[in-house]
Amino acid sequence: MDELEEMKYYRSFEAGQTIIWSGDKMDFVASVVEGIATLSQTMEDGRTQMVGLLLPSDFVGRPGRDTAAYDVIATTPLVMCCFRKKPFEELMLRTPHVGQRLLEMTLDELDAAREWMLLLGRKTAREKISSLLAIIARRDASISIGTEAGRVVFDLPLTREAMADYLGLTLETVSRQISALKKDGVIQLEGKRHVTVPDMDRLMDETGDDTDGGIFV
Amino acid sequence: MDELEEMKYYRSFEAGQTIIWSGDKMDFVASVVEGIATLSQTMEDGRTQMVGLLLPSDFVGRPGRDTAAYDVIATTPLVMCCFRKKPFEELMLRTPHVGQRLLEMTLDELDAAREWMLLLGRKTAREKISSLLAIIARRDASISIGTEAGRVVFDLPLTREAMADYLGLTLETVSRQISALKKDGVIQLEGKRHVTVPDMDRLMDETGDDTDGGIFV
DNA sequence: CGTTTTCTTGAGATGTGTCAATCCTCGTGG
DNA sequence: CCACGAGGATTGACACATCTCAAGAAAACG
Repeated sequence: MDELEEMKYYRSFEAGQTIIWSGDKMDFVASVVEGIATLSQTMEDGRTQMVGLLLPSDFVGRPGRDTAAYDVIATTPLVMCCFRKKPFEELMLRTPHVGQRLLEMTLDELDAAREWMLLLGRKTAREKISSLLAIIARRDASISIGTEAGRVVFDLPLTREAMADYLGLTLETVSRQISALKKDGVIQLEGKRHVTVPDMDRLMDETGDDTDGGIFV
Repeated sequence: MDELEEMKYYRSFEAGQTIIWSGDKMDFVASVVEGIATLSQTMEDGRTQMVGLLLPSDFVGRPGRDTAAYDVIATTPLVMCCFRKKPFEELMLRTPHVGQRLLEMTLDELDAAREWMLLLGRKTAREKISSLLAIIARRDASISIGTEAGRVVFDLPLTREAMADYLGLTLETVSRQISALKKDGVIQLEGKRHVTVPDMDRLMDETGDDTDGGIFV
């Protein structure tokens, strides 16, 4: 662990900046310290799909591969903690614990990706939006202020377009469904980004997910 | 590795059989020896999405979790090689090499899942079908018989319904798009399952993917 | 303030889903 | 050997959710 300390260095990026282009040579791996970034894939004609959402503590880069497979884009001001790849890989060979931790994180990501696949393949636009709001709300719930009786308040860290790329929708559909949820009282909006969920259970009902427990473990 | 040999045992299943139900207690991990199985998720109202396709050599089960997160279904007669979970986990702690291999496999699965997310979120029905055919064709190409000049022949290991669950479509749409590809000469059919691709490049054009190299590494 | 970006809303087009009828293939039992 | 039935597959007609194109409104920013 001390060795890791020695070979790390920090890099900062502005919101909106593309940090890594798919196909780029990657000579480092990194971990998000602060801010939010996205992984996305783009087709020749411009259609793009987000395939990963990187929050603080998430890992970027694949040991044993030297070109990036996805675009990495900062959606907020971002600080990353980087390690040169070569030394990191050598460290992994020597200290199994690092690899074990990485395996755990990768398995979690795989589970998240599979949940996401269900969303992309089978959910309606309204369920998709509700699911995304629920994900963000749940993550922010711990940090957030007003957490009385199912009430959750947070700021959307994504633009409508980024949400659309996350959900496999157009930004117009995202906008319409958010308006619909607002009209139906599932959420309240101040400005375009500040969201209040008066009743978290109500929002969960809209996601289409199994309600009876069992989401984790 | 010899230790692994000692604690393994084999199990066989019939086509169509559900091997594991989501939520089941899992006291083993396993690896596919022969046949094909699927991982899928089902919503309360019956909508289902396949989230994994298990081919020979693929791994099932998550070290460090004791309930299954997905249904596992045999789509062909299936043979699996199982290891009791507890001993396997202990082995993993002692021999880092096993964990490293597992990490590699998990990272590959994650990449596949992300490719799949692009398909689910952004591709048209025709592109989805073409992509699936291309995936199967490429995998069988090595084994298959007629591999002259871009010509590939194979059997579909999935029903129309399973294909629909893979692609996030209805089986009617799958059927229609297959008929369309046949009418346009992209594929030929004998019976419902036996497919001939006269020109693999032509099929690749239909997938919407980047043609110029770069799919692997 | 202008300017630009982001977001909202409308009207119409279209791809995919839904419902329903029919067909094909194959295995089974009369 | 044939009739029957069951599961899988195809095809049609229509409905509807989402996309496309377009105009404005509302914030954000210099």
